Amino acid sequence: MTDMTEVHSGTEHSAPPIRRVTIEDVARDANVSVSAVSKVIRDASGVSPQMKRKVSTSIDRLGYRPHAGARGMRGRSFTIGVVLVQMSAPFQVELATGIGTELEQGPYQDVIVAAGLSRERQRRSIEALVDRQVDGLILIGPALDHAELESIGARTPMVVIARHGGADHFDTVVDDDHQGAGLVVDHLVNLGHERIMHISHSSGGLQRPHVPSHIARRDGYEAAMKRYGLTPDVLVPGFTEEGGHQAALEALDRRYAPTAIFAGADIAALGVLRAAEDRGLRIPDDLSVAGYDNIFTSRLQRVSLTTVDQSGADTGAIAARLLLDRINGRTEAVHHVIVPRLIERGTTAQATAVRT
Amino acid sequence: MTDMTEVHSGTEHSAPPIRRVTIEDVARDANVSVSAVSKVIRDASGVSPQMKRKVSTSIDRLGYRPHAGARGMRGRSFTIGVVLVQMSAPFQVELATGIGTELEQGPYQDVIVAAGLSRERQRRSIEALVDRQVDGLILIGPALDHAELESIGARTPMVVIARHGGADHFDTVVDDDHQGAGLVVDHLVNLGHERIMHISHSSGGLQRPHVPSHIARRDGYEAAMKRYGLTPDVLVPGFTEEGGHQAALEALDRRYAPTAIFAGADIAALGVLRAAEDRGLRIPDDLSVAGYDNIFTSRLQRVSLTTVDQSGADTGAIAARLLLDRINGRTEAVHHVIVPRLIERGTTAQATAVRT
DNA sequence: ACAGTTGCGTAGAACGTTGCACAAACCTTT
DNA sequence: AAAGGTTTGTGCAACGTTCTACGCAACTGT
Repeated sequence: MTDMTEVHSGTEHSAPPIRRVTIEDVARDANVSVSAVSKVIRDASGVSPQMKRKVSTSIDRLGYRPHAGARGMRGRSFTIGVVLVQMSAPFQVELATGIGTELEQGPYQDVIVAAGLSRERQRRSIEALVDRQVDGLILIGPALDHAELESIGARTPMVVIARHGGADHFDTVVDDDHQGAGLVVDHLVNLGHERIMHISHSSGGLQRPHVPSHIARRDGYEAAMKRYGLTPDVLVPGFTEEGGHQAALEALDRRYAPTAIFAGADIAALGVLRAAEDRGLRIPDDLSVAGYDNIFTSRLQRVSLTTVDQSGADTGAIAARLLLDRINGRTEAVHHVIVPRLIERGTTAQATAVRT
Repeated sequence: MTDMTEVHSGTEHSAPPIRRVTIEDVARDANVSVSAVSKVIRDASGVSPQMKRKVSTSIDRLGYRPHAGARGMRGRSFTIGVVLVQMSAPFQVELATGIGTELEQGPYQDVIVAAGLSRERQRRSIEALVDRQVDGLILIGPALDHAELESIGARTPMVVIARHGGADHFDTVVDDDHQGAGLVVDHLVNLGHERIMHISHSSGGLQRPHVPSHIARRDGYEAAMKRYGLTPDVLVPGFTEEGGHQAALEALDRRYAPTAIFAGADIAALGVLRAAEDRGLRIPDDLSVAGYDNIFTSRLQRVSLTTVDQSGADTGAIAARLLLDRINGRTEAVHHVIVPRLIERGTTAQATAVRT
């Protein structure tokens, strides 16, 4: 009843084989050659104004749209692939939005794929995009190692967001996470805190200097602590609400609990806040909490999380511009650094009596 | 130094013309015809096991990957396009994640484009995807009118999420928003509330029954209010945090302010909470607040918003499955309805003294 | 009036696949 | 052993573009 090699022709609704309007249709309609139409579309040189007019009219009348797949076989596909790790990570979404807004003006269209945390899936997602013949790639916080990234960058124009250590074959846009973490520690120390815990995320075996943001944040935290003669104290449950929650519970139940917790990402800081409530601690009186990223939720008055801003939308826009440059021929690598900014809100305050 | 048709060979960094491995390379390597390789790839019938083995070996050795653009010209591109309106809308992201998870198992790859609220940009995004020869389309809460959607669905397999009223040429997956809104009103009335305000979003001129979720929610709210003999009271600032904030301030400053506010989306409810704080009202004692969508933020203990859940991930998965069916030949439209569930949390409580 | 230049338009060969139509080889049956 | 059937493998024409190479016409300046 289903395929039957068709013999008894279809189920009477005969899928109308609506042919797409092709460049040839336009050429016929305008009474010119296919090449001429192609020229007009790409607005290449050597086209008279009247030719341009004639062809444009036909294009409009017929509602012609160039077929990206066919295009990609010889020229450009005008598609930019954006790979993000987690769509649920608000900061990554801000970046992607920034990219889209910047690209919107030109002829390029960005498509996003959510790769997930596993290295294997990230690899697959990138390949999927390359198979689809994207003209360029923007990776947000990939977990792949440096050599692998260089090798991809060597064959496709690429910019990577949130990876430190520079690169030869691709551009990077990265927040100065080391400094940003320092800002938070400075802030907390100025408020009189000494037992400041940091919540981080597994390094995934990546080696310095080619590390992702969170490792740089951790390094920055440790450097700052040492600068003040304080002992670093790091837990690595990962950047999720639940991770932050678990880590905070564990720390708060210690004999000498921290008086301040600096989570390497806002999302984890939210879990810390929940843990504090679980333990009946008042924020910020009994415990100071800070995050990193300045995501939307942190700005809500109900949350009001002290954090570090790295202007996601701008970062995305810069990445997009760099990629376009690269597609248009630049080959020297450019590495852009974003300066972080501390946002003091309601979850941090003067350290009071030391609890025991 | 590279290709030499360039006369004065390139700028010394000689873009390495790394040719992609093609099906022809595989054929040569395996000593068989191109068609044979193609058969193996698509695993069409009429291939001996040894042929299969031979070709697979070559594919692996050479690291061959089929070129999606070229594929798209004759067969399928194995790409599903997902159009969402706002990446910053958490519920839409949940849906997209659900779609991705479902598709991951098969050969299809989903690509996402964020279209924005304007009808024009949504149209452009859809076109961009169709140009890129996607095999199917999933639209999340599009603002386009019914006729336009039918026309797109008639030429590309498509499923639309969050649109009521059914359709002929595409499938839909939609929450029973009418009922969901009723659940909220029931809940608030049971708590003794009578002045219950609803925050909605502009209809964009769409006509019943082909309306987006928020209109169905409003209808459901009004129907429920009338059922209880209460007067509906709707403000339409749009579904943003700031929209909810503005509307709530306006309502709370009235002579007879509402004792409960039901926002048509959690994101707007968050704004209502802020407005309540601005006016020094305690939640839920002085004002009850409810939302719709059960987004991540609402679940945070700090927020703890009473809301309606419609299981985004499942919805997305269902949509993906329907689309695959459709791509594989089904033509009768299927319309799936999700049953909503009230989630009672900390922002709603018994109505107390009537403020004036 | 002439060769030289410039500018506009076109033919046609790619690009990497798919899948139809067919040939070749191998089984069955009788 | 012949006829027929069934597999299995191949050649080749699409598919919708781009872009190089080239022809032609209309200008230049002498």
